[in-house]
Amino acid sequence: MLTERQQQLLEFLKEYHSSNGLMPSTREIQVHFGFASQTAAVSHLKALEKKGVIQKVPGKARALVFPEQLEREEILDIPIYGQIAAGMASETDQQNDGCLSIDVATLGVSRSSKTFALKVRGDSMIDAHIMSGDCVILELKEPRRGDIVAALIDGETTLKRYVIKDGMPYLQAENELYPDLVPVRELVIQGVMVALLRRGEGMVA
Amino acid sequence: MLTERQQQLLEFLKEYHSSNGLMPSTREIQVHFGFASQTAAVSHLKALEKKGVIQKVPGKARALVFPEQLEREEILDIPIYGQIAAGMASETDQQNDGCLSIDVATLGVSRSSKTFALKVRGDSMIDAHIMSGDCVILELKEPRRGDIVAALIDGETTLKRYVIKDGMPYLQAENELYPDLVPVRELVIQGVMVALLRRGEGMVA
DNA sequence: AAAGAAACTGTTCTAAAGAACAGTGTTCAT
DNA sequence: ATGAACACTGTTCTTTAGAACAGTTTCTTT
Repeated sequence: MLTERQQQLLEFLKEYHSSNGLMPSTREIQVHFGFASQTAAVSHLKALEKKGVIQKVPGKARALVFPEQLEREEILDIPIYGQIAAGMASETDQQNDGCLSIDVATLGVSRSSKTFALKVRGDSMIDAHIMSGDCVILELKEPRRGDIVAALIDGETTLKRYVIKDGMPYLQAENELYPDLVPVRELVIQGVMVALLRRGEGMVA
Repeated sequence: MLTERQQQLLEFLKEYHSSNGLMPSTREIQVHFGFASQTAAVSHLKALEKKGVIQKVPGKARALVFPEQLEREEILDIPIYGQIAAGMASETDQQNDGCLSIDVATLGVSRSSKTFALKVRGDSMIDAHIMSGDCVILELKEPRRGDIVAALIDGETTLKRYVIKDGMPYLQAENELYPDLVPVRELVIQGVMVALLRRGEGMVA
């Protein structure tokens, strides 16, 4: 659909945009390709617009947009706060272990809410189909019964199911081999699971 | 950290950017807030830059960037091609059922590769911890043994594990209740699973 | 053979947009 | 009480950057 030259132009636009966060001016395009005239850049942009791969806003400076960018929902950057045990209770490092970016519509979380992710270690939630290595995405909100939560129970953080029995909340592992955790002193819910992401080569048996 | 007015300004920048795909000029900010002077907008932007929530590129038009946008990996838009059976074999609609946007680093897929998603229906992959309602993300590539694949087997598409036994490839369900599928005529691999996304209220028991 | 698209050169004009400077009044912490 | 940050007005200057117009050349397609 695009000619080779047009492909090169588009490539440059994407590259420039992702490294600078804004679009190049026609003169910058001119310089990059070594055109003797600015008009060359202009006519290429016109061609790209005609083919629908970019959109121009007339009169405004650097006003080129990729259509897919406009349709896209807002992107959320979710920090990964290290690992969480889903087996034995253990400490959660509050360190930032990278980031994952997903659009809000996919996750179904509100933009304003505090969302974070934790990498699961252990297999105590295996019957809820949460594997070791999975990334769970949690939101800071009130848990309802049956929610899977990251909880600080007696000084340690774990991923468990939040259950209320006889008005008493406790944490339940989703693996018969693990015992229920009844809080001795404190039960602080750090986050409620809203999504799960499994990635990469963990797919292989 | 930010004053109320600065918060309002930032809000406007985000709103303008997400609906137009580019940043407003200082004069547009001026008009929006009803400032009598363009300088008011300029000084607010300076304050925002000092506090690190935006970055300016001097001399360039509309050259404001959100720092998190620069650090972000490239975002991939993955089309959802309807549902796929992970139980009985059934047809895959080639229709587009929305889209999900994730950064390439999180998924670990290359930008050039053709990636798509399918919503899982059925529980034949339950022992691989893939639930009904999960969204599997697939890449178009050669399957290796043990990969989970979406395959067109004898005219129907299913999600199964790709196994080779005695040089003969066949598809295996991850649920004892389901039989293996040995291709009678054709076995076309439509995609290899690279990630899985579980979202929303599916977390509740 | 003609028509069009593609890929440019060269020039000119004007609007868009950043930048700089000199102020004013308010609040808030030291 | 004094300086600093905040939230502006008003004016001017200059660069940046889009837009328009008239060409040239080389392909491909009808």
